[in-house]
Amino acid sequence: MVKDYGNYPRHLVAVDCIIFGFDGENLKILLIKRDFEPEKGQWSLMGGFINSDETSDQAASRVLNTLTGIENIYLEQLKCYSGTEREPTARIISVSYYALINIEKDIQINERYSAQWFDVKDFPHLIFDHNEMVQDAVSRLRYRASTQPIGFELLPERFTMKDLQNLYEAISGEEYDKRNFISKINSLGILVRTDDKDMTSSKKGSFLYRFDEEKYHKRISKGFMFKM
Amino acid sequence: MVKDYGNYPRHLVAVDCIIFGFDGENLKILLIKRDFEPEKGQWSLMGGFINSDETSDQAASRVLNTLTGIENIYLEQLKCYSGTEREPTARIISVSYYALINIEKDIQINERYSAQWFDVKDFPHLIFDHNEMVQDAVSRLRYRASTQPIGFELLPERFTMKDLQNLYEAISGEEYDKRNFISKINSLGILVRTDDKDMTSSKKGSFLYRFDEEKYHKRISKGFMFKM
DNA sequence: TCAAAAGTGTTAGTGTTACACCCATGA
DNA sequence: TCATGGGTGTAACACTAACACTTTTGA
Repeated sequence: MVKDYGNYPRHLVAVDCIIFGFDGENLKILLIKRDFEPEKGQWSLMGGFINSDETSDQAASRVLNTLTGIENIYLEQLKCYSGTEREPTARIISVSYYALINIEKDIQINERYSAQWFDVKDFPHLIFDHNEMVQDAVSRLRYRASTQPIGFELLPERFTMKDLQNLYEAISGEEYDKRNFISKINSLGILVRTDDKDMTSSKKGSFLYRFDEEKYHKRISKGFMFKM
Repeated sequence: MVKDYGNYPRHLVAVDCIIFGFDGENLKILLIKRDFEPEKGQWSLMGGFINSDETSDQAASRVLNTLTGIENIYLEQLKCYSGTEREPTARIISVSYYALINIEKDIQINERYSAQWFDVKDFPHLIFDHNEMVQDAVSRLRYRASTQPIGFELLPERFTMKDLQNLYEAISGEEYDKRNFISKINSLGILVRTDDKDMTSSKKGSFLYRFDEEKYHKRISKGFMFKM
């Protein structure tokens, strides 16, 4: 006997994306203004339905590409939200993803969506359960950033120690001592200092660093564990 | 304009459950033997489809209750698996959950499913992507058990320090020093020693302990962080 | 009296936190 | 020359890891 799936209910399944960016000082999320009912004109996460021929990862990539034009965005699946009345007009199951993008990369934000960056500490009320999704995403980002070097996804290729510290402070919501932070980072042995300085922030200038992915993988393969 | 959802594809959405138990020595998972095609006769996780009027959490609870007769099982959602060809006969999206059950509670395992406990370190090949689900569940359990006192869900109400150590060793896959383990546990201040001893394991007998949930919550509210 | 598991402290080493001054530079 | 941010080291403390002997008791 082969099971007949014809009698089981079928569901609309969407993806919703929490898009994080970093402006050098604060952690940001990219929100869009909904241009259709229900909740037209309200702020919302960018989302879309999963097609028959794509995985949820692919749907999330596609949705992000539609909004930003970027390929190969860092993406992590978060959670499936399945409340039967989470949207008022239809039962929609949604899988959330968070994305990390480098705000300085010249992204072509599709104007169709009236997207805007907001501070994660101060953004408007969102439709449906999107506020909960953002909270969950921030929690996961905090955990992930403390166990894997994903913070660099949010920074330009070269950055100062101050940038990096600001980023980790923005993600964790805690403040660190400058000397302790730098020695912690240096002990990880995954950055290289370039010969150039960023002259915009001070008269003395501050050295620019790069994340050395090769070094990182070498250390990992030797049993090293990234921990911030 | 109200969005018309009629043109979007609808999907079969299932839940699959990784059911963990502990026999005092090893971490176990409960598997069932599939009694329908495809893959009839193969070992599999227990699963079921999400109905229109239930959330994925509710579906997972229902599925677990069908198999074990237990209500109020500890459940955590893991991940959505959405490969377009993860099942050969239909495109099915599946949300995985892991459950922790106390193996000693007299559970009435529904005979219809030919369920059997297997050691997590030695179990048969499973259908579809269920092996991957189990691996992901073990990783999550490891993380969760190191940050929240969920291990007690797997133990009877009263247990010895040796039981607890065996459990943490089975979950983490590492061995601990007895003295260090006990002093770590004691420093958490979340166990109480009862006046009774378990006499089955030795002539001297070993004291039975209980997890004191109230103490735990009191400590948490004072900023205490569980960490193993 | 012996075998088998329970119970118990100390020390060295490692990692974490707290803390303050000099340097280089452009204005 | 001064105001601004960059860069640097040390000491106390907390936590972790390593380690061995005595106790109890039924057989």
